[in-house]
Amino acid sequence: MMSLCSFFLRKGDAGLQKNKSEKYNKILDSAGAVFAQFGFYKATISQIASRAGVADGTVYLYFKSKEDILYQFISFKTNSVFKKINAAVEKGRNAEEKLRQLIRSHMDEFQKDKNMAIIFQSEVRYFRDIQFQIKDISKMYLELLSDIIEQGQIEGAFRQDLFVGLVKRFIPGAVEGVIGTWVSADGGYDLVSMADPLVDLYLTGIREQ
Amino acid sequence: MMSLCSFFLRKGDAGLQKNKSEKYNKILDSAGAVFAQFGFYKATISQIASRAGVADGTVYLYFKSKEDILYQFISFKTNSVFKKINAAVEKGRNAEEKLRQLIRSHMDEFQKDKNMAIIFQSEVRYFRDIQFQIKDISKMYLELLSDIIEQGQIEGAFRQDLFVGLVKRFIPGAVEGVIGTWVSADGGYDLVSMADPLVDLYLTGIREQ
Amino acid sequence: MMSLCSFFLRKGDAGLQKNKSEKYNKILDSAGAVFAQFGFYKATISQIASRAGVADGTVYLYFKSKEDILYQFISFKTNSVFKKINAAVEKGRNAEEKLRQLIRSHMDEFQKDKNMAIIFQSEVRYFRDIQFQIKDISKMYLELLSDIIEQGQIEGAFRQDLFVGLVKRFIPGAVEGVIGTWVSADGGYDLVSMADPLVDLYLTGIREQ
Amino acid sequence: MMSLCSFFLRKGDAGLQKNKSEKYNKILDSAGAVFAQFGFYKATISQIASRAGVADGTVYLYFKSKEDILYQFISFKTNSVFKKINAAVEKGRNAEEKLRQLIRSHMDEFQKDKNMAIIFQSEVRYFRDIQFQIKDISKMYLELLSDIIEQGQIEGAFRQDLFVGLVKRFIPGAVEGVIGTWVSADGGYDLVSMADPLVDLYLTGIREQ
DNA sequence: CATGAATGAGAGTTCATTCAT
DNA sequence: TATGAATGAACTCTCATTCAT
Repeated sequence: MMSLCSFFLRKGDAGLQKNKSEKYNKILDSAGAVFAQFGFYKATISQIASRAGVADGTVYLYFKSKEDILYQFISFKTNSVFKKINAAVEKGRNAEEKLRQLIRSHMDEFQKDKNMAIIFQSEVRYFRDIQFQIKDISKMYLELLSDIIEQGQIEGAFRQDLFVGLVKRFIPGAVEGVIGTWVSADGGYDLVSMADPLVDLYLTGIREQ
Repeated sequence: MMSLCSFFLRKGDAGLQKNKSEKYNKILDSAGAVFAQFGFYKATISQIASRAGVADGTVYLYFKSKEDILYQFISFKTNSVFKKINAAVEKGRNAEEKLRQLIRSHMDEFQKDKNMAIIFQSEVRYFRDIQFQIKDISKMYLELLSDIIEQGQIEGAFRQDLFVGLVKRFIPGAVEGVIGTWVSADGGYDLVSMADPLVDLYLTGIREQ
Repeated sequence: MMSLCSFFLRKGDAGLQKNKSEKYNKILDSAGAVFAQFGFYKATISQIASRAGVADGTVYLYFKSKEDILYQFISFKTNSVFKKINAAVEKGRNAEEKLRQLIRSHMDEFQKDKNMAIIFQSEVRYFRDIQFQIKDISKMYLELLSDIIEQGQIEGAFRQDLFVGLVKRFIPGAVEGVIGTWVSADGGYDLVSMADPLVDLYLTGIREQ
Repeated sequence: MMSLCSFFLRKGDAGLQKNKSEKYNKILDSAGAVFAQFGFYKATISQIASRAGVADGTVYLYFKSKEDILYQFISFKTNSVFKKINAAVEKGRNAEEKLRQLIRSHMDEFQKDKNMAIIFQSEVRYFRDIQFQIKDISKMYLELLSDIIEQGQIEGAFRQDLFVGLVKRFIPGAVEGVIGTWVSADGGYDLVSMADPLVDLYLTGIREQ
């Protein structure tokens, strides 16, 4: 959460403390690349520092520990992505459009930041602590889905008898599955173009009607 | 697998083989528990050995390295689970029944072996090497799905216009998402009871018809 | 020295205890090959045992420890070689002939047993303990040389003003140097043919007369 | 050597460089003493580090492995000794003087650095890799000898019918034998005083003329 | 006598973290 | 602030040796 604070502060007083922010961001970026390439455990502080163009010790002026780097990376990315997803969803005029915006922007953000995609696929599940830290965000995502589903039901667009608790898990699960496949294929195709077909599957299912 | 084979063949007392792989299995079980609890990297050989009731060095009589333990654990579980899933699927009389059997048995096996569930959730994505090793199994799973979908289309039960490549990813993705949630909740509810509602979602989607 | 005892006993009561001797010798031979190929430290008991066709534990029925194998190997070879050298020297009618026999048989024995040659080149210098154990043999070799030199001086064949203490070191040093070169060249030429030219060098030196 | 180079070049204070390689040299010295006393295999990094007054991990800032320490020790010493021998030889006015200088300085250097003497006696023959690494130096030594012998033949000081290939081996072999004896006697006498008598033996041989 | 599975002490090595400069 | 040399705890893995069978 501290990373978020400093993040928000940096936005607030841009100009001041610009140098500190620069190094902080450099290190965070560098860590993203190194974690994505080697995984958290095989990555070393030296790799991160040298890719960021700073000394090893400097890393500890901005981060408490190696784990803290990962935590801050994930917090930062999670918040940043969530904001964009949120903004995208708001553009939707009805539940279905909102759902499409959600999936599209989710995939869009991950496609635009493959390091983040890789780290979310592999590291986030690895660390219970992280799961705890990002629980808030995760909860917000689920609440967003809840709202969309509820709205859809009110609109009469979605079925009334949905097992909402399950739907809320099943949608992001499927998205992550599709993203995971994309990552495994080294990002060799356009991920966002999967979004609408996927939403169509959510909506109409696979059964002949 | 060769190590396993030669191990099983070592003694000429086929038929009983009661203690043929006592130690091997003890260590593998122990490793499953320790990996599940601490994750691969934080787990130590000493923990695994002592939980298995053997000396550290003994581990290396049965496994060639720490990674090898994880590989063999995953290979073993993957094969074993896949066989059961396969058998369950064959009981289905038609595509829909087969799909239900697939999801049910998938969840059933993971529910019966929570350590495995945790390890599959976290470690498998972490190791590219492992992903490579279990690619065959993964491919078989996807082929199974392909067959079911194709059969369903022939039967006229599933839509003809499905984006099969996407459906094949979206189904296991959603299952894993549901399993992941169950794991996060410490297995506090019946996972298998999620299977049919989930299949219903696959089949009919969430849209009001 | 125990190895010597058992060696002499084996000769004494051949027929009886033949089995024990067989295994003992097999292990010793195997150890010679393995030590020569890998060096004492990189060689393992398992390698030695398996090459000898016995179980690891069996090695310890015949030898006290890994070091003991090396000690016994060296004692055995040293004694055996020294006997042959001694016998060869006795055939010489005068000091010069004796010296030639000494060098020739020394080289001959090492050429016939390359494993021994390698082990003497590398291991003997490595272990102070071994140097201590074979000091007696070494001393006998030097005494043999002393006797030959003295006899040569009495015969009037060798110079009276020799620094005998130095000559005694310089002769085996040169021989070992030549053997070492031969070993390095993988025994690719006839070592014994170096003997007479080498003795000629001892005798007449390199200075124009 | 590259590690050395980059190390020396690291700081821009050429000229003084007083503590540029303080640690490096301390560790190398310490390793020399420990290897000499215990042999490479029985020596431990902890012994070397603690004798050098550094932490175990520090050793790995300067050397990439235990073997690397030995390699660098031997490379360093070999080069350093060879330079001195070379310089000494150049002082000789004729072949015989050059030969005397060669043997004298060889013994002098080894006498001044007993650890090096011990390590060269025991370790160098133990490691094929090392023998390969120092082959160049060894070759230079032999070439030096070739030149001296050839010069002596041209001068008319050495016999024309010498088996030069043999002479080249026999001289360093004898020197090493003499050094080995000196080492075994714990350096209890003046080694250099053996040089001239040894050269006399080379020159005139042991036969009555 | 023979076996070989089991042991566990002990080694080399890594690397996150610190701190004097 | 920034550095990067130094630290040392902690890890994996090896293998000589033992002992129940």
